[in-house]
Amino acid sequence: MDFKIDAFDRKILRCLQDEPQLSMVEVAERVGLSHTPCWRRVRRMEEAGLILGRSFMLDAVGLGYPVNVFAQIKIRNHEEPVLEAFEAAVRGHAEIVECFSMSGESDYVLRVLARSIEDYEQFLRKTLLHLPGVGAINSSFALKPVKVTTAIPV
Amino acid sequence: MDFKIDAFDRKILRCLQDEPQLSMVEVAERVGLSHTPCWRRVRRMEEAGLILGRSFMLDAVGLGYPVNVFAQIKIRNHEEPVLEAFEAAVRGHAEIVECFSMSGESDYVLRVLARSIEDYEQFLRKTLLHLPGVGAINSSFALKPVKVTTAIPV
DNA sequence: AATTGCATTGCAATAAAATTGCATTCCACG
DNA sequence: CGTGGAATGCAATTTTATTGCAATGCAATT
Repeated sequence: MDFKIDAFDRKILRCLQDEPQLSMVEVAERVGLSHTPCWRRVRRMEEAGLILGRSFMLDAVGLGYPVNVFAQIKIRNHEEPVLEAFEAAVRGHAEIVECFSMSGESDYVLRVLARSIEDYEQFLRKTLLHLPGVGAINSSFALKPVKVTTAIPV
Repeated sequence: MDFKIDAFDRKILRCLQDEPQLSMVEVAERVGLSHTPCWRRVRRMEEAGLILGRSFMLDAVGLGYPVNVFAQIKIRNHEEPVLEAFEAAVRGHAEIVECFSMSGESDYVLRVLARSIEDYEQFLRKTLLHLPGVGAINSSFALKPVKVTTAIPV
């Protein structure tokens, strides 16, 4: 499952994260290998699960979702089936783009996309508050995204 | 800059978000076009900035960053140049994967990746607390990522 | 209802990129 | 030093992306 990653692999990952549109030949040039071993390393890392996959980054604002809200959720019913139902529901809602179970004050923190503040209010009242086990919700609005990356330090 | 997106475009975006590894021919099949117009629509959306770009999703845990921390930051000095310096510094640190300027209690919320809890403690003391303008920081640890997606509802 | 113009489509051709086979090279280990 | 297993790079093949161009569809106008 987990294997040792060497300097070449690391360079490749850095390269792919920095310039995801690069072809294998270009990646190979940058890391100092020919394209074949380079490509094979990528495939190995995909098979090993180190590379989860590719993805498209879309412009949330351009697509009509300019509002980012962090919702801190307190659960009132901590029974396992309820928590699982809650998490499944979260995964099922496209507006919820991130969810972490948390230590400390809140049980979960969600990042939610919305078309407008009013829209979020509706979503909060009609959906979030009715998710399984939900007690209280504390919403904070983002004024501006300063940094959002999927890149992991390698 | 912003143009109207039609049902085909929408289908294409959904397709690309759901199965980013698909070739244009396969996308075209799914949306009911031939590959050429399909490809051209993708390019148009890239040029228009609706598609920001592609990206690789790596396994943070496998790469040694199993710890997710949300750091809520209060700024003590709200002068514009200080805020800009703070934001620039944030962008410069690879461990900080997300940062939003916020309304409400905190001025900023950061999501930070760390190799361990101790590691985060070091990062907090040696780096975060010394970023320009930083007053107080309140850190909450994630116990588990329930959902993390880059997909935007379309 | 016919006509014109513009944008979009789809086919076919081309170019570029990914993928595979195979002989060679490089190391680690004896 | 040799030997074996893994990794490399070249060349060939397959797949995918990209472009040219003629045909189609559709809206506006007459």
